[in-house]
Amino acid sequence: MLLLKYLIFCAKIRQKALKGTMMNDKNNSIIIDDLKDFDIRHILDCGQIFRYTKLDEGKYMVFSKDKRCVVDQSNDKAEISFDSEKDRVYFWHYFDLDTNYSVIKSTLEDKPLMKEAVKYGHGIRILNQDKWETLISFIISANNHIPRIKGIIDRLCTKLGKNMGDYYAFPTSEAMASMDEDFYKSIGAGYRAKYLEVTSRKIAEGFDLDAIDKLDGLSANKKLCSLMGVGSKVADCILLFAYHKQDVFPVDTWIKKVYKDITGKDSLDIKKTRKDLLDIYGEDMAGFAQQYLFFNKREN
DNA sequence: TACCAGGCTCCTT
DNA sequence: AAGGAGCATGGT
Repeated sequence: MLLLKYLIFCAKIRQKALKGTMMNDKNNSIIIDDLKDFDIRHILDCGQIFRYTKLDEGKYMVFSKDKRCVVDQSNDKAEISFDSEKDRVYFWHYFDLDTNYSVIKSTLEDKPLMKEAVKYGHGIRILNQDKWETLISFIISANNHIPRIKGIIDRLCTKLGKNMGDYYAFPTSEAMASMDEDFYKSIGAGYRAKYLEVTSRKIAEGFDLDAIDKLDGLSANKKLCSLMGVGSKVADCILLFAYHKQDVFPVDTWIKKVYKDITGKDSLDIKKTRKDLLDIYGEDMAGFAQQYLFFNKREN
């Protein structure tokens, strides 16, 4: 009975998300003509992605793997433009356009602090990012400022990524495995340089990132933690942003503040904080909740 | 100038 | 198992 209820619930979320969304295959673009669940600044600035540049107000270039797109958002619509019609399916999935965020937001709204968080970050969507790229990006993110993380990743792509004409792809695991610690220090990775060398070699040698897909959140977390430079928090970020798992809860300094706001207690034990927050927000939507809470706390 | 950042590894108890 | 020092670097 519970399972049936859950399946119906999932189907509801997965139904065609953005009512009125149009396909425009003449211009290699997707038009989103209802912005109640889409705001490109929210999506990009909520800390899930580091590889994007602001071109103008409401206009951004977004990079993923060896692809890119331009998102141009005005008052009443947003347009996602890609270089080739072949990229349509990729970016449709990338921006998670099959998920109904209205259902998610209304379901979460009665949970602690969610009303204001959802109101502030109403246009957030969790991207479906590449597993390898997300792994490396969040190893770099550890104990680091977001502007500096962006810089390191940018130099990584420029020096090791394939030249795509007027931009660079994210480097492959083989390309990264061919470099050593000194190289990663030279692009400013600091003490994470060793982690990048060791982990990229492990992936290039056949560590199967796709196999983690079928594991539950906790098992997947443990598996990712076997990679050097990946601890519990980084693992949860990868599982949320690349695997789209919901039974995870990345706990960083901002979420610790949120935890105190909710419980009145300091977050001293990360594992307990993670579990408490998973219990509060539910293992079917905790990942979404975490992102609304993080964005709201960090910007307000 | 200090402090801090989407924390992790490794060494002690 | 649990706790804490040390860590590279640059933004604020």
